[in-house]
Amino acid sequence: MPRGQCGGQGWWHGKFRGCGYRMTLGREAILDVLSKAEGHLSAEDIYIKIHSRYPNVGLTTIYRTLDVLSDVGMVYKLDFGDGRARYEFAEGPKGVHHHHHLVCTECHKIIDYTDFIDDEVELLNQTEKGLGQKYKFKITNHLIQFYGVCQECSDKK
Amino acid sequence: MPRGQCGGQGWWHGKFRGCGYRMTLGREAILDVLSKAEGHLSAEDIYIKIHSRYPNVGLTTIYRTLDVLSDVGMVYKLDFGDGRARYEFAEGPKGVHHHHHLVCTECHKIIDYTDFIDDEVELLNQTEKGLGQKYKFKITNHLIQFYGVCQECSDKK
DNA sequence: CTATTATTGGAAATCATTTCCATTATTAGG
DNA sequence: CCTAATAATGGAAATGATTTCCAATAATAG
Repeated sequence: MPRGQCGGQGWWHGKFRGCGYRMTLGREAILDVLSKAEGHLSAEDIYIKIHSRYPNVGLTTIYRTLDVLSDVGMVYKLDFGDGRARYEFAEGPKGVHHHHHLVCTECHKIIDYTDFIDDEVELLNQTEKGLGQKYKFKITNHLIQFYGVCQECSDKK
Repeated sequence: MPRGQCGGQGWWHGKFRGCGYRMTLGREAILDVLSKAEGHLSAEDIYIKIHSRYPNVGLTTIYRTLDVLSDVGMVYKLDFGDGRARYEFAEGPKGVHHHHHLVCTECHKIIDYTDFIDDEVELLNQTEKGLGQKYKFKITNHLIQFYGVCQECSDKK
């Protein structure tokens, strides 16, 4: 059965299997944490959250699983500039609200915002289409982040 | 003299000094390479380019300088997902054309595009203003990247 | 139930980036 | 032009996130 690419039916367990991957306890645990977290977790964050209940899921497995999830598109891998990758659940069965990020370059606080998102997304879709055609790219994803200094960090000066 | 923040007059040498930094051979070399490169160079790329002419500029200095340049806003630090940071000259005296990036997730090829940029930038400016007010952020910068698979990588399958 | 093969965990390896620190170079001010 | 003050340097060593290795284990198809 072909792997790595995924048609995309069913959900989660099903989707996973449908992509030719096996479903294991560790993967289940990771998906569970990610889907509930609503946040931006590092591999280690996940490891810690999982470890109490699943002491025998190793960090290596977490990295591997995150890679897989990222390839399949169930998880976004993000870089906020603090030297470790963050992972965020891409979309639930009902479609999680799309959002973008506001990153404080001082304290690395992250704000998810959904304001203005509609216009942004519409423009992005157009651009995506245009770019895809012009450069013969199959565009699968986009990233928008704003950088700046949050109020607290501004005040500290 | 205060440092880290910069009023922004003069250019390059002047700007550097104006920010309270000293101008050194190494920094000059790095700026020189970056300003001419038009590309996305890693610290090591820069090291290699510089090393023949300035054999005594070390990697450490390059990292340090890039940090400074990044803080001052003369250089953008970028992450294309291949595990090393890339640096790109922010703007020349006449203002370099603004562009965004199209990243192939397979081979990590980067395409700079300027198409559609105008609409994007306009929207971004509005969003920036709105976000800045709502979240009390001093927004200094933004990042837009599209991810996908380039034609060659598509063909390989 | 069994054979096949994906997955695992843990230790060790990688590799980009930082830290340390004694040495050197730049700059302001006389 | 000199000199003191201190920013900047380079190279080695440390750091820390992520990968690689590999023998052991678990999930799946039939």
